[in-house]
Amino acid sequence: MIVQLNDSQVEVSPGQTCKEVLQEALSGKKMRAVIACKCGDAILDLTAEVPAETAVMEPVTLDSAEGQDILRHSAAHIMAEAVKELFPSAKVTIGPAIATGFYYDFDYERSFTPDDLEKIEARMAESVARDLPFERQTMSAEDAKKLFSDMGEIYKAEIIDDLGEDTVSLYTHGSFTDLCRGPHLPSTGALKAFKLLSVAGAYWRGDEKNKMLNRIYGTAFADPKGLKKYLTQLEEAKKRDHRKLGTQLDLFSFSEQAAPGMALWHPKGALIRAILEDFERKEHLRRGYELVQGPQILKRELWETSGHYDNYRENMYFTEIDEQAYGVKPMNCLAHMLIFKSQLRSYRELPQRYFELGVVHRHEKSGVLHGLLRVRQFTQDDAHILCTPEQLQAEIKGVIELTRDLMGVFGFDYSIEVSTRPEKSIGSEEDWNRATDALVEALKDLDIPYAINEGDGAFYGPKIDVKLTDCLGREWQCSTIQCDFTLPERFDLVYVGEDGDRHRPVMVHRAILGSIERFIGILTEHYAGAFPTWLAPVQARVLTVTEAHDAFAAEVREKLRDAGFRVEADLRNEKLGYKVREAQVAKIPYILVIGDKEVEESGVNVRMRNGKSVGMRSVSEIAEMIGSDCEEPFKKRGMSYTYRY
RNA sequence: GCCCACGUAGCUCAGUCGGUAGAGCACUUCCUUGGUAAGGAAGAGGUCACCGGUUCAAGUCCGGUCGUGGGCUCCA
Repeated sequence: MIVQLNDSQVEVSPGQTCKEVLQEALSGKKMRAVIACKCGDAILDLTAEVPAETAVMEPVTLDSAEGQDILRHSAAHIMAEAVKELFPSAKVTIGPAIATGFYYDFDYERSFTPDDLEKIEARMAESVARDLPFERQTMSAEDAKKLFSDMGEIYKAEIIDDLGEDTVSLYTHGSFTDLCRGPHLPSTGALKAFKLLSVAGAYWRGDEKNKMLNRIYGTAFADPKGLKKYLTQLEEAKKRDHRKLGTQLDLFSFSEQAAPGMALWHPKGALIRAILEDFERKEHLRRGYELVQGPQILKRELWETSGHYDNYRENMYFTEIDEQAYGVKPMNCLAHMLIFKSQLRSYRELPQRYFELGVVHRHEKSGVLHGLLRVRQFTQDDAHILCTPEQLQAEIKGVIELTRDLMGVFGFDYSIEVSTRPEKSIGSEEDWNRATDALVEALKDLDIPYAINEGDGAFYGPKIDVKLTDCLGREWQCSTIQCDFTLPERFDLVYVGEDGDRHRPVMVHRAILGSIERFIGILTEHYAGAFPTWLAPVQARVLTVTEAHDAFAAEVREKLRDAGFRVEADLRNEKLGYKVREAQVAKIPYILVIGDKEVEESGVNVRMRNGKSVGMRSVSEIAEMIGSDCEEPFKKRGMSYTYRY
C-alpha cells in the first residue's frame, strides 16, 4: 500500500512496523528523536505494525505535544515499577500524563513520604540507565483479568471489567507489567529529565465515596532545559503567591478567630477594592446598567421557589429570627427579580439591566478554600439583564464587549467557550436554539474566536465562559454569561408586549471579574504585587534626605494630594538608602526624593519602582506624569477612568 | 467532607534524646543628619493554635478540636 509520509509517498508492505517504514524514510539523526508514529488518527508504538487501512503516517518526536504525553505516561509506568519494587504490597491503579506532568495512584497501607519519593526517584533513574524496552502484548480480557487478579492487582481487574473489551493490551518493561492502551517510549532510556514533585490523596476514580489512594505527582520533559524552566516557573509562581504578597504588602488577612474563607481587608487592600468597584460602577452606568441592591438574607420560602433550597441547600447559610427562617444569599438574582416584579413592565422598558456588587456567602467545603481564590464570602460584580427574546443577541454582544474592554485594561489575554444544551435540561428546543444562536452570533459579530463545549451548559440555559491567561500563562475562569429559562418561569416574570399580551422575558446572569476577592488575588499574582498606578494603593511616596527637608516634603505631598493622588511621606530619621529600599519593596510606583538641591530648586527627584531614575521634575510635571500613567490602560480601549479621592 | 503535612514573637524561621524558649526583620528609645535597596546601640515583645492524656517533668510523646498548606478533573 502507498502511504503519505511527510511530503513524500512511501510503499508499505504488509506486516512492516512503523519503525521500519520511518527508518527508510528519515535520516538517522531525525530518526533518533522519533518515539512513536501517527498512523491516521492513531498514535502507535514504533514497534507496531502499520495498520492495513493507513493513508497518512507522521513521526511523533519527543518534543511534540503528543511526544511529551507519551514521555510522561511512560514516566508514570517507570515510577510504578519503582514503587512496586520498593513497596511490593502497593497496588497499582491508574497513571496518566497530565497537563503539567504525570501521576500514578497507588493503594498502599500508608502514605508515601518525601523520603520515599527520593528513593523512588533513585530507583527510576536506575531503570532509565538500564534502558529497558517497553514491550506490548495483547491478550483476551479474560486472561488479562486472571493475570492481574493472580498478582493481587484488584484495581486492574476492575478496570478490565469496566472496559468491556474482548482483548486488552499490556505493556512490560523490566519486571513491571501494566494494563495500558499505550503507546509508550521505545525504551526507558528516553526519560532524560524527570522529577517527582509531591504526594497527595486522591479518590479511586475521583469519587469521594471510594477509597482514598496515594497519588504521586511528577513531571517529565524532553530535555533537562525544559524541566529546569518548568521548575523555575513554579518558583516564580510561589514568589508571586497572592497570599504571601497579601501579607507583605499588607492588603488582607484571614483570622482564625473570625471565620475561615472570609477575608479581612486591610486599608491598602480595601482601597484596591474600592478603586476596582468604583471603576466597575462607572463603566456599568456608562453602558446602560442601573445600580441596585438587595438584602443580604431573604426568607426561606423564596429559596424554595427558586429551587436553591432543594438543589443548593448544602452550600447555603441559614438563620432564623422571630420564628421565620432566612437564607443568606449565595447569589443576587432573587432580589433583582423582585425589583423587576415590583411593577408591571412594558416592552418599552426592556431591557432592564440591574448591576450589583453583591456580597454572597457560599459554604464551600473546608478543604477547597484557598487564599482569596476560593473563599466563602465574596463580592460578585453581578448583573441580571431582563430583555425580550429579540433583544437577547444585542445584550449578549454588549456583555462581551464589556468583558473584552475590562480584561484589556488589566492586560489579560482570554479565550472563550460556548457551552450548549446538556442532556438533562429544561426549556423548549426553540428557547435553547435561540439563546445558543444569540451567544454564537454575538461572538461572530465581534470577530472573537471561541470554542464550543457541546452539552456542557447549565441545565437552565446555555452559557459563555471566559478564561483569562495571566502573565505566567496560567488560566483562570472569571467571567461567565448565562442564559436562564427557569427563573423567569419560577418567579412568573412578565412584561406587556406591543400586542398587549403578557410575555416571558429572557434573563441573562453575568459577572465579568467574577468575584472581586478572587480577581484581586489573580491581579496580585499577575502583577507580582506591582499594581499599575491607577490601582496602586499608594501611588507615590515622598522621601527626605534629612529633617531639614520635612517642610518642603509635606508641601509636595499636600500638593499632589490636592491633585487627587494617593501620596504619603516618609519623614523618619532614617538614611535615604533605607527609605528607598522600603518604598521599593512596597512596590510604590513613584519614589520622590527631596534633599537640599530639590528644596533649592523647588523640584523633586523622581525614581520609579523598577529602579530607573527620571531626574528632577516640578510638582506639576509629576502630577501630570502620574495622571497620564493612570489613564494609560484605558486610552487603548477608547475608555477613560480617573479615581480621585 | 476525605488523605497527607504543618501550626513557636507582628513577619520569616531555628529549637538535638522530653528538663521551664531563640535568631533575623519589624516595633520602642537613644546615638547618628546620612543623596537613591538595609548606619549603630539598648529595650520591649511568647498560655509554643486550643482542649485533654502519658510523665517527676511536654513546644517536643499520644488523642481530640480548630486553622493553614498540597491534593481529591485529566482515566486502563
